[in-house]
Amino acid sequence: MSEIGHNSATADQAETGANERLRLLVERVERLEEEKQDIADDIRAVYGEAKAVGFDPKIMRQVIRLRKMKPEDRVYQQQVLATYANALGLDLL
Amino acid sequence: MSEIGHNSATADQAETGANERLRLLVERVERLEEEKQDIADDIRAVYGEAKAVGFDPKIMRQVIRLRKMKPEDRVYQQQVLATYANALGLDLL
Amino acid sequence: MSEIGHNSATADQAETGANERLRLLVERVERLEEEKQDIADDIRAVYGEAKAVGFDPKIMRQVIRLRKMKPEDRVYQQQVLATYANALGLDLL
Amino acid sequence: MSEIGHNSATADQAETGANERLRLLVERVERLEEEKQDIADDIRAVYGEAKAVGFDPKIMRQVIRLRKMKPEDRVYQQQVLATYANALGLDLL
DNA sequence: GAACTTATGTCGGTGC
DNA sequence: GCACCGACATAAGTTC
Repeated sequence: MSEIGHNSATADQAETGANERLRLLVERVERLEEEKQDIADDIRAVYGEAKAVGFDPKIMRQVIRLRKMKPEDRVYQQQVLATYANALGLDLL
Repeated sequence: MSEIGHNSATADQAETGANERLRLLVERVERLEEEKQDIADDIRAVYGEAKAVGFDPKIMRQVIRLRKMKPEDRVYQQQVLATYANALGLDLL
Repeated sequence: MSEIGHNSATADQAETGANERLRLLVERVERLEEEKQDIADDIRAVYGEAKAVGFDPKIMRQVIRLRKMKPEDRVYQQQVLATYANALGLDLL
Repeated sequence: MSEIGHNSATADQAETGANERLRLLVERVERLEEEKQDIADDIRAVYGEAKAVGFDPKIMRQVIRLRKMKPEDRVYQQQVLATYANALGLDLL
């Protein structure tokens, strides 16, 4: 028996199969997370550039978030927000 | 010796003192977190009420975030945001 | 007419009612969030104390999370974690 | 004058240059974020697969986090955690 | 110490 | 009806 006596040969095989499957899944995730991290680094670098030429990264993120929204949703949100702000005497713009 | 022979009596006492101190700190944190959770529940309940009478909780959160900002910061942000949006042909309002 | 001519009196009243309701809800949330923040500050202070007498706040948080779990869940998690770690040749303890 | 009379030609040009630069930066970020999102989707899919064959995604994440740590850090953390748990009468394993 | 990212919990929607 | 799924919100950790 390959592993010292605690299980049957078939149980060992099943366990090994499961272990192997888990290992493969974990390694796939890890590989993908590495790629993801590389891209995150690239993004950070672009914001670095932007900041270096005088743009405000934080506001850039806001604009990008707005651009990502569906126009209809954006309009709706802006309108309701304006309404609420108005109701509370908060001056936007 | 109170605990079976592995340490001197004084070492045991020091350890017990440290354990006790840790326990007290942990319990204080836990008590505070309970209170914090209760309040979080209350907040959630208020949003529930708001929703029930037709207000949009998500937008309410936005307004509250804006109200929390210092007016100067809010104005600055809104202005820069408007500038960037304009530069990108994104129509706000 | 109380507000310069853009709506009927009854519409103005309805609007005012809604505004008022919104304002009350928002203020309730804000008050609760203040309390919540105060407690968060207290918690931070306790961790500060703990750190000052040599405890590691990060690990304290881990212990507190474990203590919050139902014993059965904790045991289950630890067991499965041990199994997975083992399957991957990661030595715990 | 290209834009109706509010600025000098040179000012317009400078503005246009800045707008263009901003647009390019924003588009680079957006492209990268798309890629990042695609990868995030892939990761989610892998966890989906894992779950489908009986693995617990949450625990998988824990293992992956542990694998990412430097061995020395992992050992230190585990030891301190064990110490604190013990001090509080919390039984691990 | 501030901001971004990740992880976790919760909730509303949808499929079986 | 229950359970999965995506969205949202919060909390924690990490980084600059």
